Amino acid sequence: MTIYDIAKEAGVSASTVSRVINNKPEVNEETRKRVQYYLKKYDYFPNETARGLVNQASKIIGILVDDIRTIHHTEGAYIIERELAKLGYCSIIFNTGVDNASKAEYIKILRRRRIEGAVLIGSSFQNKEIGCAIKKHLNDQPIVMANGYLDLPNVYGVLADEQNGVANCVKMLYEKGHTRPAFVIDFHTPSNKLKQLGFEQAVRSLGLTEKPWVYKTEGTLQGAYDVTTQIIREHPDVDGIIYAVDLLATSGARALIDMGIAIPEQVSVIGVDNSIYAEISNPKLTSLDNKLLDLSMVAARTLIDALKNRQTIKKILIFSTIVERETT
Amino acid sequence: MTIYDIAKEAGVSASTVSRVINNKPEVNEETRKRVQYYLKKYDYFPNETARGLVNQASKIIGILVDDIRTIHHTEGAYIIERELAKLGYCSIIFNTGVDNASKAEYIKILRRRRIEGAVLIGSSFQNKEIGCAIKKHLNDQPIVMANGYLDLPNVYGVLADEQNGVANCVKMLYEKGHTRPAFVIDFHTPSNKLKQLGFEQAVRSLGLTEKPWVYKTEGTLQGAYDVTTQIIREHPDVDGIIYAVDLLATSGARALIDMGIAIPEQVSVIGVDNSIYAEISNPKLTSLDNKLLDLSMVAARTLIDALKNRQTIKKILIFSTIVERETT
DNA sequence: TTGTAGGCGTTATCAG
DNA sequence: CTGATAACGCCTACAA
Repeated sequence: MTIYDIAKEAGVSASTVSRVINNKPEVNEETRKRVQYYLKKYDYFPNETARGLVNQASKIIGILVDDIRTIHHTEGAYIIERELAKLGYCSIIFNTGVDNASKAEYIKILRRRRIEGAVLIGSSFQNKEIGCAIKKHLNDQPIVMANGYLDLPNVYGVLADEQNGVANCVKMLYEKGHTRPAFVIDFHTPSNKLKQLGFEQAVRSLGLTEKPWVYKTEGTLQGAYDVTTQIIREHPDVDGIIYAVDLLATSGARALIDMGIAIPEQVSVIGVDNSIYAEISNPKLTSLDNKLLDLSMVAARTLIDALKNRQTIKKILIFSTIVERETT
Repeated sequence: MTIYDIAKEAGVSASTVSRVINNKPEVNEETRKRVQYYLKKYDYFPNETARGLVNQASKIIGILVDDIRTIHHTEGAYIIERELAKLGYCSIIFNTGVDNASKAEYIKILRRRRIEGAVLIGSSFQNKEIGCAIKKHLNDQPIVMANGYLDLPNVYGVLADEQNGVANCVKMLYEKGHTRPAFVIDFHTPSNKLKQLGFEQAVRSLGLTEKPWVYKTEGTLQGAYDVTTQIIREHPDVDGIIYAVDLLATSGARALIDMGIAIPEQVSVIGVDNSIYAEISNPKLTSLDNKLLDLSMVAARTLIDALKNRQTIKKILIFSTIVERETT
C-alpha cells in the first residue's frame, strides 16, 4: 500500500495524497476529506524509510549505554526513549560494553543509521578515543552525554555533582562524630574518580586520617564483602565507609553485620545512586542521590532543544543530595 | 559521500562500487582493489536508509517492553539487542507502559518503521487486543513473545514454567514442615496468574490450608510490607510466604523481621525471579529462578532462526528451579 | 567484467 | 488547488 494506490482510489495524484498526509494547507477541503477517507479505509501508513531518504531525516536517535549493570543507566535510557518517542523519534539503543574500541564501533553504526542525535550514558564515554570517533563520524548531530563531557562543538554534557556530593557525605559523618572514614571504589570511571577526589579532599580539609583510606575492589558483591573485612582488619578504628555505588554498599553492610559490627553506631555506611538497592537492603542504606534519573530527563530535554536548534546550555551540573536511612 | 562520489574518484560506475561494497563476485580483482582503496580513503559508509528502501529490508527489529520496573525485562531487552547486533540488525526499543491501547499504538509504530521482526517482553502482551494489532499490522514479520504466547501463525512463544515452579516452592516448604503457606500477588499479569494457579493447585493437592491464602497488594515496597503484617494478623499460624516477585519479598521479609518473627524458623520467605534483589537482601532471599535471562537468549535465537526462515519451534517452555538462600 | 536504466516510496518544485 | 517530474542513495536486471 503506497500513496500511489491511495491516489488511484481517490482519483487524485500522489502529490495530493502526500499533501494531505502532511497536513499541507493548499488542499481543497473536499479533496482532503476524500483522500482521508481512503487513507483510513486502507489503514495506510507512510513508509518511514522512504521518508527518511527524501527528507534526509531519519527521525531516529541513538542511545549508547556503557554498562547495563548500572540500573540507573538503563532506566535513564528508557526515560530518554520515552521523552523522544513523544516527539515521533524512535531510539535505537546499544549497550557498548566497556572497551573504547567497541564503543567507537557503535558510533560508526549510529552514523550509518543516519541518526539525528545521540545520547551517551555513562561517564566512561568521556575520553579521547570517543572524542575522536565523534569528531570523525558524528560531527553534525547533537550529542548529549549523560554524566560526562567532551569539549566539542556538538557535544552537550549533563553531569552529576558527585565530587561535592561525596565530600558532603564525609562532612556529614564528621558532624555525627565519625572521623575515620574509608572509601571503596570499583571501576576507575571518570565518575568514580571524581567521587574518590571528593572523598580525599574532604578528608584533607577536615584533617581526618593522615592519609585518605581508599580501597579498590572488583565490581562484585563478593569483592565488596571481602574488601570490607580487609578494611576492618587494617583499620579497626574505621567508623564510616562510603562505597562508590549502592550495590557495593549493600554487600559491605552485610559483611559488617556478619562481623558483629553495629551499623551505624560503630561503623556508618553510605552508598551512591540512591537506587532501589538502597531501599531494599536491610538495614536500609543511606545513599548519595546523584539524581541520575533527573539527569536523564535533562539530557533528553537538552537533546530535544538541540534538535530544534533552540538555544542550549553546553554543560549542566545537577546537584546531589544525601538521603539518610538506617545506616548513618 | 555517496557511491557516485566514490565511483567518480575510482573512475568506475556506481554499480561497480555497489558490487564491491556488497562483495559480489563478478568484479575484476584490480578494479575491486581500486574501489576499496577509495572506499577506505573517504571512510565511506552506505546509507542504510537508502538500502532499506531498495532492499525492502530495514535491518531493524523492534523490542517492546511492558514495564521497565522489572529489571529482568530490561536486561532481557539488552541481551536480545546484543545478539541481534551481531547479525547487523539494530533494535529500536520502546517501553510501552501497561495499558493495551498504548501497546497497540507501538505496534503500529513498529509497522511504520518497517521492522523485520519483533520481540515483545513480558506476559502482559498476551491478550486479545495485542493479538488483533499484530494480525492487523505485523502480519508478515516473525514476532517472538518472551514469557507469553498468542496463537497466530507468525508468533513464537518462549515461556517460563512458573506455574510448576511455584507449585514446587510450596512442595519444598511442605517437605520442610511448613504447611501453612500464603501467596502474595501484585499485578494480575498472565505470568502472575500462573504463579497463583500453581500455588493454589499445590495447596489443594497437598491438602494444606482449607482455602489457599492469596493476598493482593499494589506493586510497591510499602504495599508488600503492609500486606505482610495483614497476613500475620489474619493468619498467625502462617509459616511460609511466597511473593510473586523478589522485590515484594524483600520488603515482606523486612516486615517479618520488624515484627520479631524469625526467618526462616517461624516463617519462610520465597520470591520469584532470582534477581539481584534476592542476593542483596538481608537475609538473602530464596527465590524461584524462572530463568528470565536464558529466556531472553532463547527468544533472540528464535527470532534469528525465524528471520532466516529456519525451522523454528512455535512454543518453548523453560524450566524453573529454586535457588535456596537464607529465607528457607 | 562493466555500465546504463529503472525503480524502491516519499516529498519538493514547478507549471498549469 | 492540483499534477507532473525530479530528486534522495542504493541495488539489480539487462545490455554491452
